[in-house]
Amino acid sequence: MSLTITLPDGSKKSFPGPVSGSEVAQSIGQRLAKDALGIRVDGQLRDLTARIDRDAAVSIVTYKKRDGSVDPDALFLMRHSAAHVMAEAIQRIVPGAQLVYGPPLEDKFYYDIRFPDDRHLRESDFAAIEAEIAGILGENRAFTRYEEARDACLARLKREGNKYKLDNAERALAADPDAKLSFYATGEPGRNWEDLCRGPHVPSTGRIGAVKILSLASSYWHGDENSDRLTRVYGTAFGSQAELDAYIRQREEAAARDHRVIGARLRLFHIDETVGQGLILWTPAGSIVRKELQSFISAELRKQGYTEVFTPHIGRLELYKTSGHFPYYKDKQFTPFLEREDLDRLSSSGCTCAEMVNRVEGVSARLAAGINERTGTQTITPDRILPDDQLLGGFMLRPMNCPHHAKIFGSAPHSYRDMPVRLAEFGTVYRWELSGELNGMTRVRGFTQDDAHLFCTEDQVPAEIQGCLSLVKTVFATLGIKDFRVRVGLRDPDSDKYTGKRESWDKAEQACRDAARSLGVPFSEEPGEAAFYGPKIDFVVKDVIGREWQLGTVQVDYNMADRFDLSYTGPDNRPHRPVVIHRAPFGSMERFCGVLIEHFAGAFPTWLAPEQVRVLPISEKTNEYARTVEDALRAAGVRVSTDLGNDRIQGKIKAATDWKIPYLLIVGPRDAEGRAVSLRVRGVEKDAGSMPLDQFVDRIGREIAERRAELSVLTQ
RNA sequence: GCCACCGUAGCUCAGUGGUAGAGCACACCCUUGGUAAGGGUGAGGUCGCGGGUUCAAGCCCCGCUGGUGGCUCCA
Repeated sequence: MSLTITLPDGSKKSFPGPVSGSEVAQSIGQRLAKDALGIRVDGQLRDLTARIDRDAAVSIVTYKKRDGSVDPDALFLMRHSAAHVMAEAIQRIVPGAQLVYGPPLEDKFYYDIRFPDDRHLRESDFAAIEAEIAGILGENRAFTRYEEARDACLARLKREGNKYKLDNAERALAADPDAKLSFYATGEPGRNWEDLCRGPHVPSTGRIGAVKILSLASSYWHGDENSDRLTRVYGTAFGSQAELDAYIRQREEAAARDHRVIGARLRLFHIDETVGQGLILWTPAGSIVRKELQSFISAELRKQGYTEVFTPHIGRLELYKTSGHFPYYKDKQFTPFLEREDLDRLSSSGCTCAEMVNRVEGVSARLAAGINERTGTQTITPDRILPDDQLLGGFMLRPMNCPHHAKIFGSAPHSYRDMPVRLAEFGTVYRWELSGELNGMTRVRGFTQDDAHLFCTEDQVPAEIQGCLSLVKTVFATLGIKDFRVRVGLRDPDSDKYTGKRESWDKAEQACRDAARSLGVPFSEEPGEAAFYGPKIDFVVKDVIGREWQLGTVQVDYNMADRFDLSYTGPDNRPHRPVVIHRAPFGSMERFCGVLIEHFAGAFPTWLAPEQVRVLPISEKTNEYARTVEDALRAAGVRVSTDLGNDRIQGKIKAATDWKIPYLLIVGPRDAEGRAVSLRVRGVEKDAGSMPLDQFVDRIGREIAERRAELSVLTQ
């Protein structure tokens, strides 16, 4: 039976019967056959040796594509193969190390390994492992795939005593009972190292160009912290040592753009261990950036009809019991603080700690009944209900702003005519993040959300979601942020854990989709990712190291108004439940500014720059004129300073350049004479010519007022 | 929290058991120089904290603390 192979250029080749990928490559050309690393059969990546037994579209995977770029599939094959080689090397060095799972990633690979209790891996082992790897690559052993019948395979894995691999096989079979379990030998089956693996791989170890071990980490089996702890060994592989070196260099350069590095150098923020981990001290320079951003956002909010509120950073425990934040999310919160009198009374009566915790976390029968009745479900279970005289009060640092805002809404009557009510606050919240999760400004324990709660009628939900997204669009456009993605979290259609009516959800989900589409950036719909109380839209950006951070979110909430018994009067003169939309489109000022520092690499547009202009007198002879220039700019509201030091002008320029100041005004006798300034623009390594002082003041004023992204004084 | 690595001047870093160093930044002096570092002098340190080993510890050992990377993209 003959079969037809369609190649990427559309040409077809006929073969008398099943052929391997390498035979197809061979039939096209010697050179291609030599360079081939694998094949794609109808888009699916396979071994070069895989047999094709039906008509298919086939393309040969080589390291470099026609256009000279590296084929990601080739890197995938290479890294997956490198993971095997690394695992073999590690097992030689540490006998008894059990392999768990070793996939290729976007730019590296890892292998999760369970090491014997008495022999952990250290970075000092890397050199020996890399030497073993080099040896294996030099032997150029073929990756040899063979399949084994289900029962034989399971029996063999059991015999080998590696529960992790057995689990992998069982999971694969659970997903597809007809799946063929395959092994890959790095060389000859039975003689060389083997691993249960789905493949595919490069033809032989010699085809892996260069491998480097990057780092060690701890991980959990199946990502479950209650499960076995594993050691994760990260590495990467490239086609050549030069590319690997370039990758390492690029990682180092990215590290230099890290907001923590730039933030320290430009004195934008400070974290002090005595103040506490994950708590940001905004220094004067960073505070300017933040304040300017907040002013910008506030101005946009006013245009959209928001009203601003201020609320305190703490609230009574009862508030969070009502909202449901406590104790359900207690692991993510700072411990509540109790009143001194209560503590004294309890300690003198011999109260145990466990008992105290119970009394703090319990609720009164009255509160439980009220909430259960309003929400229509038993959200407060009987085991948490305690008699009033046993309950302990106290306060909590707030983990969210919504309870305070709900209370503001509830503090006055509302008519449908006044809806929606949009309460905005740059609200500071506190969350107990694991110490290992903390990261500069992007993961902290105290942060200020650009928060607002929109209390609206059900019909108003789509327009309000759209309003939130148009705000995001405006702000991102002004800042030139284009590289972000949007996640639309929808409900899992098979689950009934969600509150709110099905029709409401349908409408809100559609509104989220429509709004996301209107942004004109990629967005993904993710069923099952909605909160139990409503669908949501998240905005996600990448940092310089390639890590993703969620910035803002827009969430529809069908639950909160119930819990706080909020209502407005409808046209029928009866009370109605509002729908609440939580929205913090930029997430937190901390994370957002951290991302912005990296986005601009510290070179902020003029309106955001802590120091917008520095005046540099050529010598002391023009110090006085420099003061005149400084005064004129300051009077116009420009953030300006003057360098009166006794450096030469070259030195002053170097110093100012390090601070990434948008405009430098060099003033010497020539300028003083004609009330002019000699301009130097950030990023332009030369004298930008002279300009009348008044014109400069005028133009920079316009640039700042319009929040221009570009330094436009020369081009206006 | 868990695993690995790291913590020396404000910053970047050197210092393999024997009297704490460099560059930049800072202060002062000389220099008054037209577009990315003129020259000199000086000040600045509980070497993250606590314990131990040693005649002697920044260095070796233990504990703590803080930072960094990572903690599934299901064979």
